[in-house]
Amino acid sequence: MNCGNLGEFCENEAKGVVQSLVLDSEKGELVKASGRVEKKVGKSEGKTIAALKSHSEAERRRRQRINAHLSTLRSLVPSSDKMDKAALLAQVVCQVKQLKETATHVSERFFIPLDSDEIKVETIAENAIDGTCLYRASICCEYRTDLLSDLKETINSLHVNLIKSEISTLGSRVKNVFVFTNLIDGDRANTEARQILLSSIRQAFSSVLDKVSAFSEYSAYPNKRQRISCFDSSSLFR
Amino acid sequence: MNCGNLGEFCENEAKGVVQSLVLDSEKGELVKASGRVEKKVGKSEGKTIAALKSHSEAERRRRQRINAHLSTLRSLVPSSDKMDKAALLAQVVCQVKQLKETATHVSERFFIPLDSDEIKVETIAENAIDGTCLYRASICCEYRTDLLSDLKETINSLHVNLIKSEISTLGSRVKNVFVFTNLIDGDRANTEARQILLSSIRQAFSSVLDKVSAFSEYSAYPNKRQRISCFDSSSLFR
DNA sequence: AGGGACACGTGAACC
DNA sequence: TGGTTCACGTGTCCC
Repeated sequence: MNCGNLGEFCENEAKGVVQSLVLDSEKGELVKASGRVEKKVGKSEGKTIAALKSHSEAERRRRQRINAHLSTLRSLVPSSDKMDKAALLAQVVCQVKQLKETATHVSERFFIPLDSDEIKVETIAENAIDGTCLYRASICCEYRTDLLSDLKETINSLHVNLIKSEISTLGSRVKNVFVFTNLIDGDRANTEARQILLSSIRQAFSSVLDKVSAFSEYSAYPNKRQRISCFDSSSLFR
Repeated sequence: MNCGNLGEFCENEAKGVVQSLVLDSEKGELVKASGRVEKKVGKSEGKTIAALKSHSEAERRRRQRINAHLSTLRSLVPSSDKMDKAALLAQVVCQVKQLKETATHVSERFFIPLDSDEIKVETIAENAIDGTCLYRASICCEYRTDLLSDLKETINSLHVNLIKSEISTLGSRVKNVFVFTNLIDGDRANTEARQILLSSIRQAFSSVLDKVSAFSEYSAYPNKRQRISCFDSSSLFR
């Protein structure tokens, strides 16, 4: 079935003069649109038709692309047959929120790496006597070869006193947690030294993270489904 | 800006006679559409305009609804600014798949209730000597008051030998697992008795589940976000 | 220019 | 019938 049309023309269309009626939404009446009546008279009719045709075909392809994604979403959302587009999208919004919330709950209660790359560095205790601090640094990312040795090297280069390190995996995701104290350094002001340490830890971990991303992000293997972060990158360092 | 138009009419539109050019996509040429030329002459022009207006307004509202959902999806998907609609939907598909997969991994590795209501009843061992069987039955659903006492009553009514029961919660979701054996009943054929027991357990648990749904499903409190099942209902009893 | 993306109004189909 | 949903071609803006 072909519902397409190129507008409704008069017999005198060939002269390039078109008079049209336009619906004025505010006033709700038909209005003669007399502006821009001369319709590019210099252009050949054939070219115009070709352009219009390719335009409508491109638009059809665009619609197909969007609708294809909508129908795979439909297959992902339970009992979404017979839903119209808006209702389907509403359910998808709901489902994504729900799944994210569950994922957050899970990761809070259990020690599980999630799908968001994440680096966290925090001070968890302070020794009032000698001024040393207890830190907790964690990195969550896709596993890759040499990840662990890179992390080990990173920790060593920071000159900290490693107290505990944990590792856990889920699928191809891995999460590492390090607990450590700073080495005592009476020369510098403690607060400043702490800030420097924290930021250098973040920076070092970020390098490790970037190396992971460099391996996976633009590898462009169509078979390897790209992992999507669950959270905004703005929350990476919160 | 008002881009709307009611087609492009000739001066003789008032007579109800319209000649139009139609793009034939297959042949790629303009064709005079001379069929259906008489345009409901009996209808007053005012009515037609009013209908057309309400039609276009309804369509605009529909578009707004869809686009509103798309933009909230955009806020849920990281770095989706500047993505066009198709790309955004592709990312949403990706994210939903990813989150579901993670949820499945998590629930497989840990004993965690998920967002899908689920009843599982299975035979996990069989005693070759006396013909008793070891069963494992689990129910996962939204928590409600009296859920536990209902489940207890259900188990009692089944006349089984309860060996172990576990409960775990995540958010407002709760999962109960019962391990039990059947009571020895030499009268009936064992295989038949087992089937009856399994199906009566499923039925009893289903009643409990239905009671949960009755409370939450159509409560229509707009503040209470409705939970969406992660899986097709077809997988409920797999 | 020329192609992509979007919003628009419209015809058709379904209740 | 009116109301609603969808696909379509088109105008317009932006690169």
